[in-house]
Amino acid sequence: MAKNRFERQVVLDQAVDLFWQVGYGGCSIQKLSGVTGLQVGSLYHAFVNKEGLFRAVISRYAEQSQTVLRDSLSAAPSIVQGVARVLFSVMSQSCARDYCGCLLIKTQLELSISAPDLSALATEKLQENEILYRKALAEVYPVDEAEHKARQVMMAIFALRVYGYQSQSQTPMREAVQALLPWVPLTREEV
Amino acid sequence: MAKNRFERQVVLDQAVDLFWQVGYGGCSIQKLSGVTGLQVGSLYHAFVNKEGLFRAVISRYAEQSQTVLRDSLSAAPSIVQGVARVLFSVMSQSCARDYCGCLLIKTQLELSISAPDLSALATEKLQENEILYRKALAEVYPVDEAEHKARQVMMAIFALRVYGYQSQSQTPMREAVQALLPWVPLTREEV
DNA sequence: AAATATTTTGAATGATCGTTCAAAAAATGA
DNA sequence: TCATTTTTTGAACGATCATTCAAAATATTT
Repeated sequence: MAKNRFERQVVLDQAVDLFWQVGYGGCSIQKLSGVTGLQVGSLYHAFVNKEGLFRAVISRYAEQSQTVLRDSLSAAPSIVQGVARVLFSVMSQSCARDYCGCLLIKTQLELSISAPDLSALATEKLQENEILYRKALAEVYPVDEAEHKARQVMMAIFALRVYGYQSQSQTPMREAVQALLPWVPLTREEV
Repeated sequence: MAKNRFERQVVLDQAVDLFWQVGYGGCSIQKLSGVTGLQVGSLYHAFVNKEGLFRAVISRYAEQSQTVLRDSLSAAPSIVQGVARVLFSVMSQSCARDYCGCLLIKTQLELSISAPDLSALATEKLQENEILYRKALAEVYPVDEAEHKARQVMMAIFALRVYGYQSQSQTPMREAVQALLPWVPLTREEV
């Protein structure tokens, strides 16, 4: 049995970028062929069809962001400082010039009617993130308070991911997050 | 000069529904022709092209939601109670079975790369909403505090519009908003 | 090295896309 | 009523869409 001559992860990362920028509907197999360097037939051989490739893309994206999230939380001096770092990271991303939001959120919104299964897949991945926050916060707070705070963090991130499209600077966002999540230490840049 | 035989607002409302459900990219002129009952050529005669029709749709949607917002705020016994009512309305919409989010937010995310002008148009309309909250809150709070609180309300609504896709019941959302915006009286259903 | 299995190629398919336009229908001004 | 102007029609255009597939290239097994 012959091995693939392309590197699956490299191709997936390239596909992630394109889907991330233009969405599921705005992304054609021909464009993906151009971006990855693979011919159309090879993409179908490796991923069955467009939906199969997109599912792999979603999983790849979610896996990577979960790794980043896990590392950020565990590397911080405390859980709440870890949460603060994640929020800072989201805020700085939102002000970058090539900002294009969160792939999972965009997928959820784009496909909720036309492809509910794919929308639900994105929702599942987002819920896994909430569970990550919940488990981390449960080390410092009672479980039900950890649950509440995890949900608040998720909602704050959702808010930033959307508000980021209209905000030029980080300052107003930081002030807002500080008011919304007063228990997160956002006072100093080096959290 | 012959008058249009169709009613512009009716056609626009039908187009709003389709764009709202499947997005700009997922919506074709042929589908719009089917939904509105107008032939393809008539749509082009009336709205120049797909982008022109979409701009009209965005304006129609924004105009209507601004009217609802203005009325809700002015009809309430107090400004903060008006804000509470709007938040309750968003939460109940998010739990409806045919929920498909906010057209302006969806447009912002979908088209930020592929059609920046249309994305920016949606952003402008959302900013007008923030100004509405700001002016209303300025009647009760100092201007800079009103500005901050208006931003917080916008972000809370953004959060609900996204979180609504994964939430089955209103209770967790209400608890979260209560924690995020403690100055909004969400304690009783009849606000 | 030969035989076998797998991957890659790239042109082709029918469907659908946004857009155009000449002809028909309808409304208006005389 | 008739001439003029505007609206509506609906077929048609080339481009692009997701998908297929037989042939070529490459890897593995014998």
